[in-house]
Amino acid sequence: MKIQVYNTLTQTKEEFVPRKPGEVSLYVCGVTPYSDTHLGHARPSVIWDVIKKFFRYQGYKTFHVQNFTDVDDKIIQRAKEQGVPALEISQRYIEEYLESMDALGVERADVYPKVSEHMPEIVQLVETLIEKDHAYATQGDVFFHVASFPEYGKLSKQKLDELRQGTRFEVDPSKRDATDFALWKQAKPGEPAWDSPWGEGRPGWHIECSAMSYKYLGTEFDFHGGGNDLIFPHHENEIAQSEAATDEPLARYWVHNGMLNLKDMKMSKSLGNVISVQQLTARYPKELLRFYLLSTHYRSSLEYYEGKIEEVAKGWNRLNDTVLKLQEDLVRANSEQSTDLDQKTLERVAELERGLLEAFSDDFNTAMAIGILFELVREVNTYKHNGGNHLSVLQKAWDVFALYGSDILGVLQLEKSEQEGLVDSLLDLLLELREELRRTKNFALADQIRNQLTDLGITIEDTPQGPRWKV
RNA sequence: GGCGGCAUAGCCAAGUGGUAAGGCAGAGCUCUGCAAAAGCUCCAUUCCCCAGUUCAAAUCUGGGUGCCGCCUCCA
Repeated sequence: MKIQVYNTLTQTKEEFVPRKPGEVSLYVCGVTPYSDTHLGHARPSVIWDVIKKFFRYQGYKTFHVQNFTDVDDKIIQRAKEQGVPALEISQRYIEEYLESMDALGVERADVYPKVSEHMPEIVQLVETLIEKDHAYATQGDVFFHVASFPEYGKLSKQKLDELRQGTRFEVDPSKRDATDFALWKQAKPGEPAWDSPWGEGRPGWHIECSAMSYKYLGTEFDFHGGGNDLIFPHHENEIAQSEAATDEPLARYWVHNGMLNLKDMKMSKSLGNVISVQQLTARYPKELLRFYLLSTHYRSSLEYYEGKIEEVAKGWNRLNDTVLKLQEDLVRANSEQSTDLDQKTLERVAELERGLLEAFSDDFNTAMAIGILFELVREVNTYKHNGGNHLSVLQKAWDVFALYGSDILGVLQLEKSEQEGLVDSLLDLLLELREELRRTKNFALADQIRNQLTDLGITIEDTPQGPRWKV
């Protein structure tokens, strides 16, 4: 199956052709670790987690690099406020970020390069750019000369003249051109600094991604990803630096996710309207959070507001419930001669499976995939409602849910924790007693038990196969 | 001002030339000791507005209107 990808560079969907057959290389812009990881960071992480897993399922090997920009003004600022070393701040939030991602079931990247550990590579790249006349040093600073790279603006579709006019802040007088940007910044007293041919200083924003992606992935790697707020200037500048230095394309496909909005406003650290991932993972199962994040196509913007997760949870519960019941049904399925109903359902399930593959192959359309998962829910429930119980059908449906719903999307909660295991046993005991009451028609007491459990947040369902419960 | 994007039912949300997926909410029914769950049926002659292209448009073109993002740190 051919995979179509929307490329920001060409503004069209293109067929994905990897640099090396059977391998997918990707560089996703990570975070500047100076505060708690918020839901806006979770979106690209979860999206790329799904994309990676899908490619893996398609038989590709993946190599994923994600940077931490751990040398940065805001980190330094925070370090000053708290009176601790800047790298201590960044380390703390790197750990917080990784824990948050673990809590969301996001598989880790293969490499997490940090700016602070790649100074030689960065200095080397800046030197190359100076040698090739794409950059110039002033007193202690080094700037990239944008006009030396004729293709500047090709990603963000900006014109140099417009950018010059659009400059709204004071221009550093030592720059040749208002649009030139810093590759290396001279150290100010008391700030973290590294040695360089231009004196003590630190890298400008952008250059680290060029240096580190080159080190780990070389030129023209497959995917470069991040939020669409990074298109300009960050990714535009990365392209300029990298391509000016290597004369090779930086990346083949530029994939940008939409923003997560809060009350029609972008969720952003600087706006102070953030919802931290840890707050959410403490309240909701990771599968539900992923379901919420993946229910909208990755390029669209996504709204968050108080109560949103609860709204989404209703549908998610039905999906999850069906699959959980299916798990139980497999045990007592029959494997005798299959009937017309079995055959028809099996065909329909296979059809939905193809739909899922198509959805993922069409620019990673997780929203459509989730829609198809719900169609499968109805298909399975109707089949069972009509007396279907054949192993081949139930197994097939289970396999499709397990692969797409669980392995790739990670939206199904199929296993219970240890603590839930204990609750499990206790409830089974209680429900067994209640069944005895029901058999002896002591409905008053049976109802009382059920009502009191309901008050505790546990729902009881009396089914022909015996009672079921859920939280 | 420049650039990019979006506008689909009460809400959320797919669909980019062939006659509107899916979820939530709502109505009715079936099943059930009662509930719950599940199933069935119904719920947009219509896709922000106006023109145009076409046998055919939510989908393409032009023009409006509204909203969002970027142009300054941001996923």
